[in-house]
Amino acid sequence: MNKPLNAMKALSDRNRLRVVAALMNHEELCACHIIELLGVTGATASRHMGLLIRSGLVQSRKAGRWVHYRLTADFPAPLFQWLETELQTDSGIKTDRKALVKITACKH
Amino acid sequence: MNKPLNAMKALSDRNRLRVVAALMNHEELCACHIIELLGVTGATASRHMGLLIRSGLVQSRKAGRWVHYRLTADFPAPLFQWLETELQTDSGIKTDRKALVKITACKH
DNA sequence: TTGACACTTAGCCAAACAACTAAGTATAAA
DNA sequence: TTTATACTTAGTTGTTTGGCTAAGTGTCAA
Repeated sequence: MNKPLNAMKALSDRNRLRVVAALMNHEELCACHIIELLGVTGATASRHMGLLIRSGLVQSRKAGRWVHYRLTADFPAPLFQWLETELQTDSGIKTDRKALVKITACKH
Repeated sequence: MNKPLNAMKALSDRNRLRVVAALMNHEELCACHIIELLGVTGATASRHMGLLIRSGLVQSRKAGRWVHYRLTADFPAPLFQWLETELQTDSGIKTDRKALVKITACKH
């Protein structure tokens, strides 16, 4: 039961859940966007993203000096659907979405 | 995002995931069944069940000296569906199911 | 009412974890 | 090639968590 267990562990942290919620709305985000969204150091963001990648929920793409993250193609659909309905009305997530508009405004 | 976060936290422990998997197949289980299935002390099982109840995924019913647990009526359907497909083929869960046949054989 | 039984709560300990700083790697610009 | 930038890895620290034992609560049987 390691696959579902690791997915649950990946989503059982508030900051990682925020990142996944953000990626459900943004296709792709750069590490620096995530750092700014969460308000943590680069090292902390990197560790969270590493864990999300090892869980199989997220993948990364390196482009020059930047790393871009997105949800994997086989992100479990039921899980996606459930998170979507649960997080749609969440005030914290709505705040994050507003913040992301500004954060992603300046592209690389 | 506390509701989904707490659900994820509840399911991010191997023993609690085993209990939920068992309850997906058994309608109702007594505390003593869970103690025997997990091979932990009553105190440990009680703490796990308390957490599952506070997460809203499980409810309990007291009958005399015994406490029976079941999934709540509003256990998120997408989550249920996903767990079902993921855990169906899992060897650990299959072992648990076999064990539960014997464990639940002697009723109260 | 006394004892046994089925949990629950409290308190303790060791392992896991999230955050940080500092040091390392890799890429691009000067 | 040197410097700056964008992460990643290693090492430290404080908090959370899962396990236990022991003590407490509530129910039933003798």
